[in-house]
Amino acid sequence: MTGPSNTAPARKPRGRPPRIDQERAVATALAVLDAEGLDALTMRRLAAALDVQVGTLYGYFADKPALLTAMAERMLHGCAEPWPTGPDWQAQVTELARRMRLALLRHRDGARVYAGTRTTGPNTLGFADTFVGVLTAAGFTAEDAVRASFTVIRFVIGHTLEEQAGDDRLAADVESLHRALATEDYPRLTAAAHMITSADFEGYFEFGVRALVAGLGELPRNP
Amino acid sequence: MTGPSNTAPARKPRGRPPRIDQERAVATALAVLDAEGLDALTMRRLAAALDVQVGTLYGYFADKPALLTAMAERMLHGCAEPWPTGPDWQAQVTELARRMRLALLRHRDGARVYAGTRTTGPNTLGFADTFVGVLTAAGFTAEDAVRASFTVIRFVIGHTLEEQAGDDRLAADVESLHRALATEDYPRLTAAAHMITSADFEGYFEFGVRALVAGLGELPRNP
DNA sequence: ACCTGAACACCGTTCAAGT
DNA sequence: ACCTGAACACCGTTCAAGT
Repeated sequence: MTGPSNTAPARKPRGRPPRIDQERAVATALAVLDAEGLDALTMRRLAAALDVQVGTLYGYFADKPALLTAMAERMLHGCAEPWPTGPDWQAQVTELARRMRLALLRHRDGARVYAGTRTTGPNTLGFADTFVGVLTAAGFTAEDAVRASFTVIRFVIGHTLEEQAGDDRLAADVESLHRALATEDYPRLTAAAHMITSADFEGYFEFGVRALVAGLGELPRNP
Repeated sequence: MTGPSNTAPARKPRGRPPRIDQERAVATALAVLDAEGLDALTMRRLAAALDVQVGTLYGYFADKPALLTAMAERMLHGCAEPWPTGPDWQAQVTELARRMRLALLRHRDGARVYAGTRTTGPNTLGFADTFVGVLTAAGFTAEDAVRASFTVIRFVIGHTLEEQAGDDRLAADVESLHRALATEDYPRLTAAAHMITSADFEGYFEFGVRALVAGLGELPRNP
């Protein structure tokens, strides 16, 4: 294909071509995040990874929150589609919840980045749109569909935040937790100490989603 | 009462008496948080509020995370007690969830502070202990009681994080959200745009807790 | 048009020295 | 024992100047 393409012709570039672009910057930022964690992801560290001066970044992002928002938005890529394949809405909601958790888990501190921003990008809105679509297709009112999706999404964020929190923090507080449970101050917790210690996050997550889905099943629905 | 008190005698102080203490420092930090938000709460800002040099703070807190952890722990004061008064476990669980949300809402960025720390202090552990106690008293197994409390607590954190997120961020993204919903890209979301816009957080919260409690009701219980 | 280089006004943390 | 004062190694952000 060497003839004139049917896509819009690229504007004739004036001046020197950019060494970086938003997309590459976000991808590199996510790589730094994975390698070194959110606390180490500074504008200067990202600039170094892009082999560019710090100030250059401000031609692509208004400020650091804008960078983080772009990262959060990118994380949800692939969550809105395809339409969940489950046989009923319960399975479909579960599938969407799992999708979001896995998307956040894919990056170190992913939930912390996502929770700290307020993105209105296509991945986030598309995901919410699919979620609401699944529920309205199941006969929920538009209001309940929105409420239900928000409930599940907020649980996913709360859960994954906790799940990833251990990645950064020392095991020091695990020890202090053990010491606390060894006292007689929290008898009901101590009876289940083996659970709190183990931290089977996948199990906790599935339990939570199952409870949520079961609870939503009690709501009135149209045929 | 001027005689010798029955409390342990204060150790004879050597050197000059401390100008500050942990408790006053945490209280002042929470005041700064409320007045100026988490991003403005720097060690230097807190030192200024305490009328002390920055370095002094490191005699009371190992580092900034330790400060934030102490603040998070303090926020949950009064959540573990009294035992919830509701007539059944559903009402009691709801009461505990509301208690935690209100405790986090009491301080600006409260959920963000709490979610960013990993406290094993008596308020946090005591709250979990009460939560698990309510559920085991209702006949849930110890395992389910722990799983259920964690599920509810993580929903509360996820929800309140979102609820408080608007406090700091500009209304700029509300506008961009409106623009996005005005397109035809998110038909199911757009159908419920009036809900997403309004943001009746209390309603969302009650809906989520109700769904969660209803779902937990499906689990097997002992007499 | 895009990037550099340098500056500004901050951070968290450490530590000798004072009292 | 407790605090000061000063330093160290960083931050995010801005902006004139270069090419």
